[in-house]
Amino acid sequence: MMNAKPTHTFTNHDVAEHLRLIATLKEIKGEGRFHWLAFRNAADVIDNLPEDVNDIAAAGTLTDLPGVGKGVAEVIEQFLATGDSELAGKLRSQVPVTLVELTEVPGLGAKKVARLWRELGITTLAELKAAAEAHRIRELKGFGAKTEENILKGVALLEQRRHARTPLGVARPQALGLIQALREALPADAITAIEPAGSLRRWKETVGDLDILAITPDPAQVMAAFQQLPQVEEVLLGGETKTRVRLHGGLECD
DNA sequence: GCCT
DNA sequence: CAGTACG
DNA sequence: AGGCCGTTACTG
Repeated sequence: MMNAKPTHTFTNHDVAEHLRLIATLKEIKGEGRFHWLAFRNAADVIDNLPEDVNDIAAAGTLTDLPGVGKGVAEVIEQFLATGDSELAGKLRSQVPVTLVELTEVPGLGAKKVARLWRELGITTLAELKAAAEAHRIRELKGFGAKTEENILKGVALLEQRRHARTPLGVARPQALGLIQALREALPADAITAIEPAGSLRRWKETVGDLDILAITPDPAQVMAAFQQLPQVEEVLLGGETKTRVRLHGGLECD
C-alpha cells in the first residue's frame, strides 16, 4: 500500500484564507460584487466546515457544498495540490498583494484602498502612513482630515498588534505545539534535540516572539517542515539554517 | 460566481 | 443626501 | 434568466 502522506497539508482555514485573498483582490480590482462575494461566501463555508476539505476534494464532491460551484471548486483543488491557484496568480499580476493588508486598517475597505493605490500610488502600510502624515490623503475627493486621522490611528493599531508582546501563558503552549508538530512531521532521527530558547526559555512574563532551537543532521529538512506547519501563516524568512515565520494571530517565530 |  | 464601512 | 443581507453609523 502506498502510504505517502502529502508533504503539504493545507487546513480548511488555509483554503478559506486563499479564497478570501482572491475575493479581496477581485474587489480591489473593481469587479462587480457578485464576482467576489461568491468567493468570500465560499471561504466562510469552508472555514466553518466540520469535515476536512481534503477529504471532500478527494471524493470529488466539492460542488455539493453550498456556495461552491465549478469555479470555486477548481480553485480549491489547485490550492490543495499546489498551495496556490491560477486565478490568484493572475490576480496578483494585476493588483499588488500588499494592498490586502491595507484593507485591514479599520475604516479602509477595498474601494478606498483601490483609490489610494490608483490615485496616490500607495501600495504598502508604510506608504500609507507617510501619505497620511504628509496630509496627502485629504487631497482626494471623498477623503478628509477625519479619514486621514483615522488612518493614522488604524496603522498605529496594526503596528502595535504586530509588536505586541505575548504573555508566556499563551506563548509557551504555542511553542510546545510547534515543537510537537515538528517532531510528528519528521522521522525520529531527523531532530537530535529541540527546545524553546530566548525569553521563552528564561520564563519571562511576556515574550516578543518565539525562539525555538533545534539540533539536526539535516537543517534543510527541518526548515522545510517548519515552514509547512499548519500553524504558520506566512514565511518571513526561509534560510538554510534559520527560518522566521508569522503564526496565525501575528506571533512571529524563529 | 452561485443558486433557484 | 450619497458613498462606504461594518455586523 | 434573474437575484444576490439589510441596518446602522460615519464621512464628506
